[in-house]
Amino acid sequence: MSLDDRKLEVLRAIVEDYVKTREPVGSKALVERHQLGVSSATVRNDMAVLEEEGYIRQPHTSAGRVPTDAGYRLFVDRLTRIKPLSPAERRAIERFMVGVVDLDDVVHRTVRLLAQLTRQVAVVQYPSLSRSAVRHLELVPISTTRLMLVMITDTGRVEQRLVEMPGPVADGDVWELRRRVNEKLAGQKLADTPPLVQKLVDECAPERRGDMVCLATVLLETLVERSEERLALAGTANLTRGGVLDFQGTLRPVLEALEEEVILLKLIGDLEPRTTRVRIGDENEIDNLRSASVVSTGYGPGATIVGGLGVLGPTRMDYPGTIATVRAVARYLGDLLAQN
Amino acid sequence: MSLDDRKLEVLRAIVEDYVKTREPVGSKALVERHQLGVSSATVRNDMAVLEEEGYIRQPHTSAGRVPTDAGYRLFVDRLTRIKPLSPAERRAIERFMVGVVDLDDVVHRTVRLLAQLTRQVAVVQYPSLSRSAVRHLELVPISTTRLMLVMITDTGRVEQRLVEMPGPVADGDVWELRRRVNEKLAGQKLADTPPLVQKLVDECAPERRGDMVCLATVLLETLVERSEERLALAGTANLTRGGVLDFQGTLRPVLEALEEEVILLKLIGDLEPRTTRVRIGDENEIDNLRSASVVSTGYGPGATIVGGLGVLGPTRMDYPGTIATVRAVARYLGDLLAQN
DNA sequence: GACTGGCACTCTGTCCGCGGGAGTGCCAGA
DNA sequence: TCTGGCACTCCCGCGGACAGAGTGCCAGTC
Repeated sequence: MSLDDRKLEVLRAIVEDYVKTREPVGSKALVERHQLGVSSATVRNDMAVLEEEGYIRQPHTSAGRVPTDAGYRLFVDRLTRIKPLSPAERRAIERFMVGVVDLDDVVHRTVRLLAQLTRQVAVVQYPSLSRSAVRHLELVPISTTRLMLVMITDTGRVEQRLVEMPGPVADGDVWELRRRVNEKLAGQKLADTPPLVQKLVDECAPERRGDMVCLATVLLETLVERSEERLALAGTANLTRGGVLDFQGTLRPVLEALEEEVILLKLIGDLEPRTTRVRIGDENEIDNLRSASVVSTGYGPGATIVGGLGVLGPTRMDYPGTIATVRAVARYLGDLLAQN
Repeated sequence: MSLDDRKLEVLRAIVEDYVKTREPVGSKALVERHQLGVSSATVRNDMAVLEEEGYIRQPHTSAGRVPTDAGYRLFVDRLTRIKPLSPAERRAIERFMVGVVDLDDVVHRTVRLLAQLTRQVAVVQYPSLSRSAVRHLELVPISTTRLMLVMITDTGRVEQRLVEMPGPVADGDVWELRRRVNEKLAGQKLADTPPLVQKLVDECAPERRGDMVCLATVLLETLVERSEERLALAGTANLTRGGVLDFQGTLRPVLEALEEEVILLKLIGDLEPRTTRVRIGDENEIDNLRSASVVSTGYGPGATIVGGLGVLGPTRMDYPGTIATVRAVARYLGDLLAQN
């Protein structure tokens, strides 16, 4: 095993210093700032090994060392001391949430809070529909052949969608459709609805079949396909901290990526329960984000996850602090949702 | 009158060249590239006058000239030749809009289209509620003392809001409330509703007064206060075109401003009908945007304005092209809304 | 065998000085 | 009123010199 404890300690020191100063760190500065108990020459030898193993690298011959993605990875996996939130941060979280009025408000406040605390770009996914339940479905006639379908969920989200019917629909028929649909679907988890929608069509009287099929199609789209799509973003201005240097020259690719909802959803989606995921540089599948790191986690009332949230910043990031903050905010948001 | 035609022509040439090349333009290059019919010495004299009047300036002694905000202003007001859209652009607009599904979709597509065509940051305000009409109001019981109020407008927007009632409300009462509210408000322009809401309360039977007051409060909030607030943004990545140079060093203030909905609404709000507003550099009231220009206009079905849209970019911007595109997109969006 | 002090070497960032070039302002003349 | 010419100014890029930081390696010590 080539990496003994001291070498790991050296790596940690390098990461910490580099994150703090943004400058390649040399052996001499290292022994001055940390109590390693050995001379700079020894540290140099250790550094040579760390470099050989791919954890650090030199920007140029005879410059200090800089952590590689692999170095950050090792740091995050094995060297992170959990950093408790400062009381000030705790208070900020508490204070940020007083007087929320509705779900939109909660999500927007959360994303701003997260951006502000981590001083990074923050993303918060709206509570996913598929894990929440239908509270009520409403059908409103817009014209003779068009209905507006409005779905209200128990997490407080409202989704609407226009339905083009095959022919004119009488008010009484609308009333009947509304009744049947609510009877079958109200109170159900969205994830459980597709077979129920199918049943609705099957059980429908033949003369109404056409209408019901139309409605069912849109229902399925609303219930399933659109269910994950909304999210909120904040803190893009934080990308400019420290010049453009942290992102190898241009913010452009990063800004482009941040505009694509699909990409953002990938970043904070697919979460396993109770874990915080850290993706460092090249570990991101999206090319535009090869010089960025993403820290994300799931949130939800109790143990279930109904959405994700996360933070994006340069690979040169304060991982322990960011991870702690992301977790704390996720927990707080979960609690808030549980109260409703 | 100190500015004769030729001096104006020189100013136009300077603006056009500077926008194209991003480099201070000198007298010699100017006579080479434009048919001014005079020598560079003459142009130099004209430039001296233009500089004295504050329309252009020199970054350093003995460098070329650069337009000032006032110079751009004059250019926009008096020197802009209207530039028709290219056929390619026309086609792009047409193609971009096929297969829209709902209002959200329309707005998002529009904002992307605008960002893409102008290659700048685009902002589109959702159709304002206050100028649209109530299609339907829905009340959904959430718990015994809580109702969800859902409002659907004829522009296809849906707004929801939670109503805390003073005491338990029976289903029949909800039904009755819904009937009365719709009777009075459906079909009305939102701007006309406040007195009608008051009437609703006045005409209400005393035993239901308490419920109605609660509902009326939330109704007014929903109808009036929240009515202007939503918008969509796209193209932030375009800020990075041409390095960070166009924004005197940092994008930071601009990105910060773009995150504030209030600021964005100010940018594209308060529009007069049938005009395109151009705010150049210092003319923007927001300090963060002193190095930016905003081109905005209103849109709506027919002659009424139901919302604004616009574009933000560096003061060094292709004004004629941008103005033409903004107008065209606004007109197209208006037509689209008129069709519904 | 592991660590240390010392030394030579390498590379960067910066400062300096030096043209070349672009552009101006001004003046005298057409 | 316009033009050609001329002297002047200032930026930009280039090359060289230099200080500083950091490394690798080696011989010596515990």
